[in-house]
Amino acid sequence: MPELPEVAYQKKYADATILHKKIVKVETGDKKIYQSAKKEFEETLAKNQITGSERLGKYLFLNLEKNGGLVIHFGMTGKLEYYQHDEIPKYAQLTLTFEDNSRVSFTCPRKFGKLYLAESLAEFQKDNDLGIDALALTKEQFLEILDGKTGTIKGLLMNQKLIAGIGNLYADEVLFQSKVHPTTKVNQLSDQEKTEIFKEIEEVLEVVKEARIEGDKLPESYLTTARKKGAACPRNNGKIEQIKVSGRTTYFCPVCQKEKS
DNA sequence: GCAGCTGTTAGTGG
DNA sequence: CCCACTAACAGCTG
Repeated sequence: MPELPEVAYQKKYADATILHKKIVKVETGDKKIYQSAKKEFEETLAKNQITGSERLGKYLFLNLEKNGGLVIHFGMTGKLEYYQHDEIPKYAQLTLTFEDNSRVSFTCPRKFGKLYLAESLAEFQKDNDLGIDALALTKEQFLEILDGKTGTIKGLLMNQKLIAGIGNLYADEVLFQSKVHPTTKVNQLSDQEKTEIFKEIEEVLEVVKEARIEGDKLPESYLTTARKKGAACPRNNGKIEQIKVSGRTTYFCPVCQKEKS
């Protein structure tokens, strides 16, 4: 469930299901998910209630009536499941039972997710050295982040300490839409390319976020729909190639996204 | 059976 | 310090 658009969907799901309900029971799972003692989570959550939510990058902050909030990172496979029955879902790592007998579970099969307690999202951001949310980023901030960097543009886009919210899939999408090759060094980008990438960060994330929330498919002009080696480029220009960049499998169209010499 | 995967982190090395 | 790469985590899918 992981990049910004999917977390935005989880936020909407949480807002629609679990706000303003008194927590009467807390059940915790594997210790490795919990970034402080499970006992602290139990004590903080019991008899408390979630009063609102905020998102930063790939993190969801559930604001509690008392004692700060619960922060969720979804890893690769985490999600929230709200239900009215007694059967706790497989892979539940945290289950809250509310006064009306409904429940929410944070499920996470691969256990790459993480749960934290924090005073506020701003404090969490600071403590964890997280960058600016990709959808809150201004062009000035973006240009400042690019300034002086020597690595690949794809590596930069995925660096959560610089910009929070973009992962492997949508980094590729932003670069495909911007017609920039993923291994292009940041200091080789023209001003025009920088402007284009900035615009596409917002465009791609908004489009995908809306699609996720509405349950719609992504536009056919998106690389994400053709993310496979040898697939036809969505602009019909070439065949999609697969390489490794910053340690991650990367798809791009060699015709649309020319490598700089 | 095996590789690969929307994420992060520790370790290595340039 | 910056950056790239690898392995590891754990379960499912093709």
